[in-house]
Amino acid sequence: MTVKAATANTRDNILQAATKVFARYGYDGGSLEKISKSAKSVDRMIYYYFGSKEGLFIEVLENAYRRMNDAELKLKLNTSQPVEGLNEVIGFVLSYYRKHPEFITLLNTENLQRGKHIAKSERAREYSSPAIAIISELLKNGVAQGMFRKDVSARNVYLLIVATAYFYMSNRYTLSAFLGENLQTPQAIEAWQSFISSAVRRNVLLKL
Amino acid sequence: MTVKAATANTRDNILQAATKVFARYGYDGGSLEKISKSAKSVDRMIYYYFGSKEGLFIEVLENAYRRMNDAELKLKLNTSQPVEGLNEVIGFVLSYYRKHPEFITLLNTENLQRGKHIAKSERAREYSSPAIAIISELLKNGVAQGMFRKDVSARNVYLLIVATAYFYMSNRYTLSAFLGENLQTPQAIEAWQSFISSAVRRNVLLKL
Amino acid sequence: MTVKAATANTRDNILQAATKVFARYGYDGGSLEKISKSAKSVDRMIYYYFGSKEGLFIEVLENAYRRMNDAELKLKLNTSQPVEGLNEVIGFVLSYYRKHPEFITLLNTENLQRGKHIAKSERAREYSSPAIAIISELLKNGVAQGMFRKDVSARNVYLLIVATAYFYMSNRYTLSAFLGENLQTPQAIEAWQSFISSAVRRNVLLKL
Amino acid sequence: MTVKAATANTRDNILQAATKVFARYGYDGGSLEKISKSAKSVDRMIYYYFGSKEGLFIEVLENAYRRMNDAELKLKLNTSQPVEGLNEVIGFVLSYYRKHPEFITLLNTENLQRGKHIAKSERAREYSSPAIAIISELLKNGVAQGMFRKDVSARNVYLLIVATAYFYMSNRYTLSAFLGENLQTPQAIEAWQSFISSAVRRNVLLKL
DNA sequence: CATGAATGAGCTTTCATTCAT
DNA sequence: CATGAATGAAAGCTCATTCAT
Repeated sequence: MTVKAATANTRDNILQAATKVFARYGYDGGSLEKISKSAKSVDRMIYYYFGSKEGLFIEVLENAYRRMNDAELKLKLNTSQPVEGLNEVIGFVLSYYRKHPEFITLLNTENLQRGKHIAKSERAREYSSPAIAIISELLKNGVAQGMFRKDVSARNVYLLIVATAYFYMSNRYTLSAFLGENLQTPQAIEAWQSFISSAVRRNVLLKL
Repeated sequence: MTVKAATANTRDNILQAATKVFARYGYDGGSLEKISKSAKSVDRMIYYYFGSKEGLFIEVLENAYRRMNDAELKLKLNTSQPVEGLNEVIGFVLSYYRKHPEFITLLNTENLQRGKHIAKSERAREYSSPAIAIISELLKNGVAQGMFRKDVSARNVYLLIVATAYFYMSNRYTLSAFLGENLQTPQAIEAWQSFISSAVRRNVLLKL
Repeated sequence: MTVKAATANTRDNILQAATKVFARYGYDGGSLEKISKSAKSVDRMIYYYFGSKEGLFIEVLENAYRRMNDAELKLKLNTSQPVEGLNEVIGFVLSYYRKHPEFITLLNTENLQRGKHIAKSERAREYSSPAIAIISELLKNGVAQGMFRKDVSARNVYLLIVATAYFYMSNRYTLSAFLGENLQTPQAIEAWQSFISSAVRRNVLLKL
Repeated sequence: MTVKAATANTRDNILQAATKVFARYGYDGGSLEKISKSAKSVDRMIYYYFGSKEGLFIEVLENAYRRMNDAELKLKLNTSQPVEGLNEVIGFVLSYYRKHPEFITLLNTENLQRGKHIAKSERAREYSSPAIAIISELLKNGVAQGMFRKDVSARNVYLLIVATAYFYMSNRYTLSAFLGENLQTPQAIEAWQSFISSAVRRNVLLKL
């Protein structure tokens, strides 16, 4: 029992450390040494539990997706109020990205790798987005209430929200340099959220 | 003369090769050997011309920004037709990202490095975006023509366009896996462009 | 068991080779390749066992100090005959430097580095010199026998012996060129030892 | 004229910079880049003026010897007072080493190279030590005044002085660590000088 | 008289991984 | 079930030097 607990700990420690290190340094920049040191273990244990650097990264990715999925699943909202509902979804996404910056950088490095690891993961592809379903429901109700346009795709609205939220967080370093502004102040983020809300709402409303 | 030409060639070859390699493999994954081989030169020359891997990367970044800037400068459009103008800007951005995928991956790896290289570049921060000025002009004319809302920020419209275009290209690998669709078909891209156009237009119009 | 023996061997081989190479070429001139080749191993093993070139050098230094210390500890002499005792100490020091020229060159290169490595070694600073204690005993007895002056410092006598012996060996190349003599012949060395003996004896004697 | 002055400047700048760099980092540790940067010139100029790194180092060494020689030549003292004269010589040597630490470290690195460079210099070997001649005169007068022993070698007295002074300065870093004292305080240096004086005087006096 | 351009060889160090029990 | 020992290959970088005008 104690042994098993210890085992689980080492494995979990490595997984957590790897998430941090890969999120901070990317796949190539995240060396096994950085990970094992951060996990207070040794390189060898990574091979013992995960087989390879790639295996470890895949599990890190899967976990990140799973946590995002779980968070979306917990998102309970009153779908009878479509406009407010959309705002809540937007708030949720932006908030999630702020609280889980590792999700963004992990996806960044994975896209830099051309999705090579996620292609090897069966689990990661199983996560259907609960958020799209929620948006779908909101759009349906909005249409029923005569507020929303009929021909709006939930998938597109979802992508619009995610794109604007993700881009803002993901590219904050180059954007800050480019725009000469600090995008990370609470006010700046709030202003961006307000703008997204407006854009999304105007995109779905039948009449302004 | 011949020597100088040869010199310029070696330097340029390295710069071009580095752009490709860094865009393909990221900063950490882009080894000097890959670059020098691709440039048909040797590692040593990188240090001769650029001082360090970092120095080379900074110049690669600066070039990418400069080319984007130059392309925006060449964007001449009739600002008296605001709606069409916005569509042209959207088309330009999406098209530029499609034709210059290296721009996206370079920014991706730089954001993974937390903007540490661009912070060292004086030149890169000098590029003010001509596109924002163009959008500003379009919005002004749209307001004058009684078509657009008054309180719309050109910077936000620019970010909305860039975010949706960038995200779609940047995250196409993980998105494809996640959505179970191929986002790279001409039809898919065209559909996305059409959606962005609609979203942007609806965001600025006074009445739908 | 065999493995552990082999392990110890590789480590020891590197340590011995490093001692020779650093003593011969100094810290900067002593490349890891020279060391690993001499140890019939590879560069990588130096990092495995010693972490860095610096770590290896520190251990080489510590060993040199330890061996000197051990040799002094084995120096058993009849302290009831102070004059003869001092001569024996002088003979020991000169003889040790002749038999262990690496000790001198290692200290030379370390002083060239401004003692930066020894400053990082806790062990090296722990060696108190047994020779000073011996000289102290000899001086005490000499005073008791009415032969030596009272106010002579053992530390100074030790430094006088070490300085003259060390300098003669350490600077023999430039001195030979400068004086136009060969200082390394047995006769020359014996003459120098005889001179040191006289100088030390006259320094401590109450009356000549 | 201006060109020639500029030329002389570059050469001199390199020579001065090289003296500092070689004295600080030794022959192997003193890279041409460090030297040329310190001289605000470029590596190529070293080859232009000195032919090679070795040629530069030889000239640095020769200069160091020449300056020491010149300083000794300027040492004018009243040889009719032998004891005071010896003290002045001791004071001069210690003081010179304190003011010209580069002389010590240059000799250190050259001895580490086994005198390989000085062997190639014809000039360096031409410097006969004026100090030995002075000591010889002092000893002669001391004998004539019935104060000094007859059979004392000026060369040995010179070496005794130089050895104790040189060793103290040269090995101050390792000695400080070993003895657990700071040897570089003015008081410590003065105490050592006083000890050397006593040792030298007692070595030459007929009766104490 | 002076120098910009170029370079081959070597440097220390880090990489992900396998061996062996 | 877990781990200490060992490693080949490659990384980024610096070295003293020569080419060419």
